[in-house]
Amino acid sequence: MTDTNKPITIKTIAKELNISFSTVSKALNNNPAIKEETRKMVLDKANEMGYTPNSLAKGLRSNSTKTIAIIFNDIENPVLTYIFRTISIKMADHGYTTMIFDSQFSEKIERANILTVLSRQPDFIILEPTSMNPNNLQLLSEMSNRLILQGVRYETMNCHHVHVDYAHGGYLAACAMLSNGHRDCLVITEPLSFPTSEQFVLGIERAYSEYNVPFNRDMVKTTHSSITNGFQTMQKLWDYDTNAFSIPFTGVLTFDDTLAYGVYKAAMQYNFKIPEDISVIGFDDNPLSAFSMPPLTTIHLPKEKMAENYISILQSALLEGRTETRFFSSDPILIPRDSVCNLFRRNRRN
Amino acid sequence: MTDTNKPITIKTIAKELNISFSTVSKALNNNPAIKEETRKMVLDKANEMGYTPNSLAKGLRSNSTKTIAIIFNDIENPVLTYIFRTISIKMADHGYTTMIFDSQFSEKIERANILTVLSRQPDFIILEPTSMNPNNLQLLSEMSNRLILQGVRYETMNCHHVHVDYAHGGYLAACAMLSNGHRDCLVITEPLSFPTSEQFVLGIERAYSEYNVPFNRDMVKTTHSSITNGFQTMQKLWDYDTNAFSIPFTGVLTFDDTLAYGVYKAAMQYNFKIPEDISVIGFDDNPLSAFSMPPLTTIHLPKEKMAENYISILQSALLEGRTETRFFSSDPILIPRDSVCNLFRRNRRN
DNA sequence: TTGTAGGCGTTATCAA
DNA sequence: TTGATAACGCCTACAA
Repeated sequence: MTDTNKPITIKTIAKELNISFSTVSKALNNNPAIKEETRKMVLDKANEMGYTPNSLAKGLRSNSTKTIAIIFNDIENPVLTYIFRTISIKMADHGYTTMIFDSQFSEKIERANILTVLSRQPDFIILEPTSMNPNNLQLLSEMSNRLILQGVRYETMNCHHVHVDYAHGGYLAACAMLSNGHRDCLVITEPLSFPTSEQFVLGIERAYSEYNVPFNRDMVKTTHSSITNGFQTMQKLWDYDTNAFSIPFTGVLTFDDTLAYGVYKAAMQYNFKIPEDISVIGFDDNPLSAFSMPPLTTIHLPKEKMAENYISILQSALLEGRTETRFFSSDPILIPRDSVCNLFRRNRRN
Repeated sequence: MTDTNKPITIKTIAKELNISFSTVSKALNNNPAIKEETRKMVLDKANEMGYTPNSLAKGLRSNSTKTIAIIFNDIENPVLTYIFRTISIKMADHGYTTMIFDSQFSEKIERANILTVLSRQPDFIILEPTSMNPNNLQLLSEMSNRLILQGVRYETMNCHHVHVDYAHGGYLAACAMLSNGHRDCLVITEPLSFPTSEQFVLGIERAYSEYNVPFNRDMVKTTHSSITNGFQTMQKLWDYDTNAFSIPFTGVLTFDDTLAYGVYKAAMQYNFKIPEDISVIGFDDNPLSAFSMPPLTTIHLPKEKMAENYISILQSALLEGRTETRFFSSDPILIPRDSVCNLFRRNRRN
């Protein structure tokens, strides 16, 4: 009866019903100008034929794609997946689709991602910038009131912010080391061009200066997040002749828990003990970090609160049409577990 | 000079350059009919004006959106994020955008996801079905040659498959228990309507029958993946009067590592020891499972191979235009670590 | 080598 | 209450 293989559009339905396609469109959109009887007929037919509206045409015409685009730097980070999942589920209730992109800490990929995203005309963009370099950000200047920045504070850009105080996180982590008598700490983090990584180190330095302990920037090693990379960072420092690390340190501060497990792996390989020989503090609070051997002391990211902040911005802008931009900030907290050794107590015992 | 605020289209560029917009279009698409000089002029102008092509219009016109849609059931599962990330990065090189949706093991949400996805006209769909019920799947029958199913074997559907033998995984896990003398094992898994969960249990039953040990389906407890849910499943079985579990078992088989850590949590709470009192085997092989206390014996999902399978299908279909549907299957393997106790040895010692 | 016209599936405006 | 028509931004025959 109907054409096979051709996609079902409002025109197909109209032809089938011998009415005009504009009537079909109105019926489908619950336009009150349409007779109840006609609407029902159209709806039934649409159902029967398996009609799916074409979002592209809709978006092209109506200038709203009901899409939220997220650009993060490491989709495998469980905190980010949690946030993505929460936004995605919550906004789906209101007909929004969320798409996510991974810039892998690369400005070049970030640029490509922004261009892809822009070409898809999303209603809102969430971006975790790879750097403070405004080049890529400028691409988004036109839609600054439909933009949420994560992790950075961009005063010059009039857009929404969901900020987490990574400096405070680094500060807390360093304090936990220093208050336990650790002075020489290795720091394993993302390249410092990544804004939150820089904040992290800045926070560490603040703690050191408060404790009147000099901090040596050479102790900061940069790499990308993975167990392997964390391990390799340690490996490079290992001296196979002396069977010890080539530089002295008693603690390691990492930018996330994954890197911390790279240190754990090194401990297995090189037979040093955590925390007896080396103390470790992570960042993020991976749900599994409570079960590791030893349980990992880490900085907890308030992911629930962050997700709430996002939802709040998205709902007030998208659903209520409010236009003012908002700034949210939240603090990470220290979760003390068993990967930090108290050097004072240990030394007393010896 | 140019209008402010209005989006930049090929028409804007054409007007600016006093040429027709079709010339602009051709220049932008490297149509050889365009003079090199003109092309350069257009490209420069486009750049200068910050032109971004409108993917909606492109897709509407050309019937190809350069989009791959993925529908999984638990975006927070690291194996799935790994696969998503790999596909997303690899296909981005060829101009494809990957979007991911989470059905949360719900047929209803799955249906909504499929409809959303369909309305966005993706070039390919990857689906991990929530059930063997073909209702939702039928929505996709029109594009079966552009569909990849994960985790199920749908003989009647002529589409691509990336299959993992969960039954074999369950079998391996159960064998690891049985060969160590465990007969009474609890199973914590997703509802059995979820195809891979059913396969998992079927595999366990096969092992039991090979060992001539009766298997009691009452020992199968279903819930959704989370540490909390795994813990609560144990909690329900705990008898606070006797300070012991209300049913006897020496081992727990879980559908994923996250659930296994729910058992670990119960061990902390109720003061039993893993593996001395209760043995545990997980599934998935979370990267952190090597570092848990004790390291978790688990079934490793061949995620790298699965990702390769996906890439292979997508590339041959999308890039090379091949039309035959393909079936991939791979086997999980057992990763023995320290969460399983050998009962024979232990009993001998007593 | 460049320009004109038509159409992809919708929605919105206006006329019937 | 319904129908005809234009427009959203782009691509592609075909004409110039």
